[in-house]
Amino acid sequence: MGGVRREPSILHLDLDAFFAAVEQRDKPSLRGRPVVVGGTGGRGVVSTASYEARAFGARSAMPTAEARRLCPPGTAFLGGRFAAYRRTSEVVMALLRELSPLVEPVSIDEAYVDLAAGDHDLSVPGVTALAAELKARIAVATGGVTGSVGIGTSKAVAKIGSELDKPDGLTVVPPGEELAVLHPLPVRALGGVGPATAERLAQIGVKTIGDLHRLSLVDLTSLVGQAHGAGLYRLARADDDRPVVTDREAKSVSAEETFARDLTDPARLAAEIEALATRVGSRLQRSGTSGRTVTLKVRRYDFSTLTRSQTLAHAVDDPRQIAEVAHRLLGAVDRSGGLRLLGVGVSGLSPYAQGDLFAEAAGPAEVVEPVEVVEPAEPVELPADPEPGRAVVAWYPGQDVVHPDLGSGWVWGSGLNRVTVRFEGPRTTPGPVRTLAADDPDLQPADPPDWAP
DNA sequence: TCTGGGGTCCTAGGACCC
DNA sequence: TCTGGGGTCCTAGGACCC
Repeated sequence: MGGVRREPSILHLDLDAFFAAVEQRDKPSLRGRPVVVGGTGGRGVVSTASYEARAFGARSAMPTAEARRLCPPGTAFLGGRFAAYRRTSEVVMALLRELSPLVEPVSIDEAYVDLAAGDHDLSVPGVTALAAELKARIAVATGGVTGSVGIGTSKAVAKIGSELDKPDGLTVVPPGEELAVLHPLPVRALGGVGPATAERLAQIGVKTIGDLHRLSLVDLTSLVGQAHGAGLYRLARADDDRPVVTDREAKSVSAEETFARDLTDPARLAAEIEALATRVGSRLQRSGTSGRTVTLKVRRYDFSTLTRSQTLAHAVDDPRQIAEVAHRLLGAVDRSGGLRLLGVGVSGLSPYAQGDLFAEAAGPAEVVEPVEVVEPAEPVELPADPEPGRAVVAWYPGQDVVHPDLGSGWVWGSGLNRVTVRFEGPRTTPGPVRTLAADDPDLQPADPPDWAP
């Protein structure tokens, strides 16, 4: 097997029940209780269930209506506060970037780090100690959110490692032990094996990664396709040299909406198209990109789903142009019986809108610099035995605060004795980040946010 | 009161070109 | 006169991920 690292230098971090954990942190009355975050309407699904809610069977992607049946009275069903999750995520990602410049955020609650790009002892005891300290720092800086860490010689092994000991886990797979760890696990543990692939494999008696290892490359590719088969063949052998990639350019931008009730009225449908095109167009414009292919997504009353797309001669980012194409595409689909969902997307992205030569010559109109982080002079004190969810913290990331001299802002991070606050600056320039004593009497919480029912 | 929203990657057929 | 082959673009759908 070629190209595999010899040292356990890939770290994977997965924050535990992240959205629910942030809610429990911000609202002490929710701690120890089942919490479900997701769509709260009739057609909503669960984004995240706290471990207390999982005990009753609530799971991600489950219809919220089903979670309501499973969970006892007193369970909190929350709609989600994405700004708070994003802020907390940024705090964690910043801690990861202190370990290495090579950080790949996979999603808001998950990231890979290539420790070989930092200055670290990459022995098994070395990376174990590093991960333990990272977990403690995360718990302190986020006010009690925990994460599970896996470390190994590849992304696949690190990711599986982080799954093995959840929540608040730490698993290091020593070099040479990869196959012993992988082979007893079900094939579903591998990234890229979902329900359909698992079912196909089960039909020929392949249940574990060890079973998968015994399959020939020809058998595997004939079963699941060329690219997928070749990928699984290598993963079963722990042969994975994928690099940690810091920033990937987006390939598409889309927005979609499931309606509370199916829509048939042409005027209502047209208005929805306009709204979706506006969301997509403004996001394209904000990121300075545009794309040539406009795609309409339609889900009918019976859940049958189809897409229709059109590729234009020039890239677009203008909501009116996007909507015009989407209207045309919708006109050609059967809407009888009603539509449950509409979506609008733009792909085939390239920088800058079509014909916008002046903008291209001048570069992006306005670049908002990343937040300047002022590190506290003294090292962050870590609790001797951090107890997730129980630590008494006065400040939490994302919390809105006010200061008589510095104005209003929000908490970027907090330690036992200090709090880092980003104060709002003028519209397009980020305000300063200031580190204050945690017991500074001038610093006060702003009005608490409203909570979803 | 079954089944969200935002993405990525792959496959396969037809058009078109050389 | 029996029937190429490779490459790219476009479209549609499906699997998968968080």
